[in-house]
Amino acid sequence: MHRRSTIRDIAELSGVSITTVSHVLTDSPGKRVAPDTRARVRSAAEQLNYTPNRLAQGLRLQRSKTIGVISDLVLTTPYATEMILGAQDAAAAADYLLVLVSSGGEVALESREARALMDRRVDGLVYASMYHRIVEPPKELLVYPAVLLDGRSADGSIASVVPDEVGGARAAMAELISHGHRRIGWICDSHDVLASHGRTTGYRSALTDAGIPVDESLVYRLEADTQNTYALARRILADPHRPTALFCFNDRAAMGVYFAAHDVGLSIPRDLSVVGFDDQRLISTGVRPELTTVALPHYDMGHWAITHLLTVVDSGDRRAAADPPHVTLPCPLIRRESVSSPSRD
Amino acid sequence: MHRRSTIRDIAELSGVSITTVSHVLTDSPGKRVAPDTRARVRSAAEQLNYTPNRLAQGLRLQRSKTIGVISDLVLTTPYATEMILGAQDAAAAADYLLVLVSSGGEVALESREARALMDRRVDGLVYASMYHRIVEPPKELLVYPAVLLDGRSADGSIASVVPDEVGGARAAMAELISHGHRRIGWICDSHDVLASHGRTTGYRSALTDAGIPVDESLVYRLEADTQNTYALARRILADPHRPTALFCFNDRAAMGVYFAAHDVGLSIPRDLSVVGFDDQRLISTGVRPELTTVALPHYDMGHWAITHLLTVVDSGDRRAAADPPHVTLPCPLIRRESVSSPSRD
DNA sequence: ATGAAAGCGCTAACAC
DNA sequence: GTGTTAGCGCTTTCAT
Repeated sequence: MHRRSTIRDIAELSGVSITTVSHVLTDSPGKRVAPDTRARVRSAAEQLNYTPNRLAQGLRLQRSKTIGVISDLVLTTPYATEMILGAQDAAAAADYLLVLVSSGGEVALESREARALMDRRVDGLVYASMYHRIVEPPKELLVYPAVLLDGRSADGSIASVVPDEVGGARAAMAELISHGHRRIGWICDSHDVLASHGRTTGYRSALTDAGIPVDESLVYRLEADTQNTYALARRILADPHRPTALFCFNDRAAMGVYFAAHDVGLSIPRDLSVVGFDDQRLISTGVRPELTTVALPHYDMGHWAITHLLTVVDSGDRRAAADPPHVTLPCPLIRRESVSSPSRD
Repeated sequence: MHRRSTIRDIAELSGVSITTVSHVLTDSPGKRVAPDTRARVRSAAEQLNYTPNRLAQGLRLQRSKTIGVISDLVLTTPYATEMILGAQDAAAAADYLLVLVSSGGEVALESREARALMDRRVDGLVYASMYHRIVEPPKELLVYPAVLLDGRSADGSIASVVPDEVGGARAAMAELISHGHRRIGWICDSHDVLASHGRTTGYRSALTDAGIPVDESLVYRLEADTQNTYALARRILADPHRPTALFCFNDRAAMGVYFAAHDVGLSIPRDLSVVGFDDQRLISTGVRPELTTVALPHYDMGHWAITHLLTVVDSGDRRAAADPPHVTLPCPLIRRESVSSPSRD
């Protein structure tokens, strides 16, 4: 690795002082420099293949132009990478670099990593959760410009952006209801997380709004993975008075329903409509017929997080704002092939 | 954000010079400092909640203690996050920080990002590919300590670590053959990538080693996703003289086989054994019966990449080594439930 | 319009 | 044992 060239090299080559070089390179607003000097410097920089040393800039400016992202398990979960992408795009647009670290879920490590990031003088911190829930971020976040991604703090003291679970569930239900379904089952995850509460609220309110009474025997709670749901669905579908549609907490659960329907000789969507949640492509476009589901706004959330963070960083005061915003982003319904009108009541 | 404390603060508080502070904090080997001064400094540091400014250290030491990771699409693909985890662990163990950036697959951006990383004076670069193939890394890598992850450069000029595709395929075939199968179909991806070549080689050699002639009518080539494979498998299974086992290029293809077998009334593994490749958990443990498959050593590859990189970085000369190693890591067979002895010949 | 010099926080000769 | 000092590469008053 060659010694990288510095402004001093440029200064020598173009016969000016480093001050002047700095002025032309940073386009200092107040500072005027003669057009031809400027040109000389520019070409010297070009010729030397100069790029500024961000470490030095950071030290001088007290601003590293990097944002740290801490995540519990988000990096290891397939459907959240879109968040990172959204964040990455927003960061790149502002000439910021995203530094991702993952604690692998070990809470003990999170503080350590927040520290590592702060030691590198990142300008802000994002704490990304692998799913929508109340998070307990490392306390370091409180004294730093920070935003919570796909999570909320208990006391609301940190800015956050989360998906509109209620709206997403309502959209799914509206789709089913508008196709004429009235007996719609809700297969919900039993964990005590914001996603299950929000989607359940959406399920109920959509029904109520449509004038359909909520039948509690139609809401099922379990750990919503493929296998559990398969077993549950076998039971549900064995009932002659079974629901005509099943709204599933996630796509994995929906896949379980697919398997069960198949085994029982029921055809989707002719005999049973199903809609999932998450739009986990591997499943949603992998199964036959393709799954109608509601997508999580991962990309948008990631983008919002960084965009917001940069506004507070750029505003100068490097601290959590007094009254941090809490944003909720829409979950769009993705229409595919697993919904049709009920063939019977 | 409070002003972070510096060694100068510590020096003042403990009544020594900053040099001494630096010495005790870095435990400079040659330097001896009186035990009680040492203690005073330590406690002052503690008290001030001091953590070193890595920017300043980096500037001074010409060593940032960070490794940059560039990836084509790896961050957006579910099964490669293990690579990152392995890399992260290795980095953390050596007090290095991993900086991940993703070009989203746009080649034009890769150089820009390599540059951004180099501007931050990362100590080394990893270029991670989303699947095993010949990669064309940004030329910046050539003048930097670098390693290719899950990819190889055409001319072998950069160190690399990849999975042992041949061995993995051989392990899968050995499993099938040892159960008594002799008519084993090979559903291979048609893309011209190292994975397809290596696995095909493994398929053939395992057969040959077992004294089973290779039947070319049993190797099928297509874009190996769930849907294509479903269609193919329907045709294969319709043949009365069909193979008794199907070895699939990946788990998605295997899932297609599952669907087809189901539709045709064939039970896995009683009527048909199947083994996949990739161990994509969502599928391999999601389907019924669980899928026997071969795993890619993502974690190990990530770990190796960083470990190797750090040895070259620490060796002092900050350049690609003259004769870079090319390592191949084993792909373990994961035995689950989709293989049994053939019920007929 | 340009340059000298200070200083961001740190480490490492080199004194004493 | 401990302190003085130079300097990593850069930006920015403040002179000229």
